[in-house]
Amino acid sequence: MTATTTSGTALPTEGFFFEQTAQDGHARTGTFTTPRAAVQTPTFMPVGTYGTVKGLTPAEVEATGARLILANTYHLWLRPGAELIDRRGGITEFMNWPHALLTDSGGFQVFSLAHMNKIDDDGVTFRSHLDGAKKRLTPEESMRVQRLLRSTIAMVLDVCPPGEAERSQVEDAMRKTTAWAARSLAEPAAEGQARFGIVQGATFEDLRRSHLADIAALDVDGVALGGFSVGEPIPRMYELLDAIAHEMPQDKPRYLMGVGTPFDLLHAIGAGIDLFDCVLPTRNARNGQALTWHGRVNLRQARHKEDDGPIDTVCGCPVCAQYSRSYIRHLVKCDELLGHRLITEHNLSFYGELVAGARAHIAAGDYAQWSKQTADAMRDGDEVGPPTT
RNA sequence: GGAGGAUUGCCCGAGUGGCCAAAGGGAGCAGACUGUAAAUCUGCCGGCAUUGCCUACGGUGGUUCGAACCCACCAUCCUCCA
Repeated sequence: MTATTTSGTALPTEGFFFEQTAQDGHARTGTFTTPRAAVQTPTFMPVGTYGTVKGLTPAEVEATGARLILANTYHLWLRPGAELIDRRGGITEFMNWPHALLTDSGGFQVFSLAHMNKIDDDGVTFRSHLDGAKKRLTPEESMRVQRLLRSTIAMVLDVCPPGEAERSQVEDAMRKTTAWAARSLAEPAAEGQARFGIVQGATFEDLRRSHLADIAALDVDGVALGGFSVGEPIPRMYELLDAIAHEMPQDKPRYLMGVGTPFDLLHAIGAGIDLFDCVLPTRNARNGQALTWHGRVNLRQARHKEDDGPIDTVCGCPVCAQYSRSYIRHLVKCDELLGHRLITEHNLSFYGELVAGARAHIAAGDYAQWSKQTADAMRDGDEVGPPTT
């Protein structure tokens, strides 16, 4: 079944459906069916802020196993503009990404560009980071832009307080976020577009729980935890995930926004999270850091100068099959684009293998053991086999 | 043959009497990076030792309380005139 869009491009309009297929402790696997992809969960979404996962072609991103990627409403709104993208059939058509795509609402930019904005009950007034122009982002405007971008999943605009925020500040952010979620859901969606709500509450467990109840009560297609890895201690994040992730709706995807390291993914999956996104594997790749089954590897270090081995001996990715640490270090030291590309491809492949391993071991019922063993290996540098999936 | 200009730490380059172990950049080394204002940012970067000492601004000698900085000669390079 298809529907005709404003530019005449056909888009499927099947609904969204999350089906849990296995559970192991709080960890679970499932299939998140969207009009553009059936996404096996848990999964990791590579970040493609400007409608590109920096350095890679969509085919290369696809080869890492990703079926759902992220782009940013705020950035695409400023440049090249939502109408331009709409005229080209939406962001996935524009960038030639054949699978599903989630747009962040711009809520995180309210936090990360905090010194250039002013928040009131109705919305946020931004100073564009590009030219200083004054821009007004409201829940309605964010949904309008995401409608024009025609993302598979739209996020509601939220207020993300810093990790060390005081309780009253967090409560205010929650109140705005809830009100803005309701206003967002009252707006029309693009044809076949899902909408996710966002839970705030910082590190206050009671606030997290009450806000989760408020957001889960809305007519959303998925529930996200926002406001993590924004300066709070990571062990505290783990405690809160242990407390509340499994209390999130069973029948909808559970998304932990902006997280994280391989350790974070292993822990959060164990707590019951299905979806992740993070700039870490892509940004750190461009800064010379590879993430592996043996831990982090800084490829700029002199110790790799004549290391003819791959980034990771047990990694199954094309980069590890074809290129040495010595060569990749050379590329990085010379600021060659291929160096960034190869490490990015490796890191996203590793994340792909990591979540595939999690899915396999949840299905096999030994997730906790595998997760601990894997985390220990990444900490200690011991050998551990890659997932056999 | 004559006239002028130059020579600074691994490299480029500022500094023209004390506040100079000597700006800045690069290279090198290390670190950070979690819903991307990020191919970015930070630290170290002559040697040795706890305030300090030693070696250093082409070389040698001199002036001066004190010289990368002033003077003389030498070396090397560049430009112009024969």
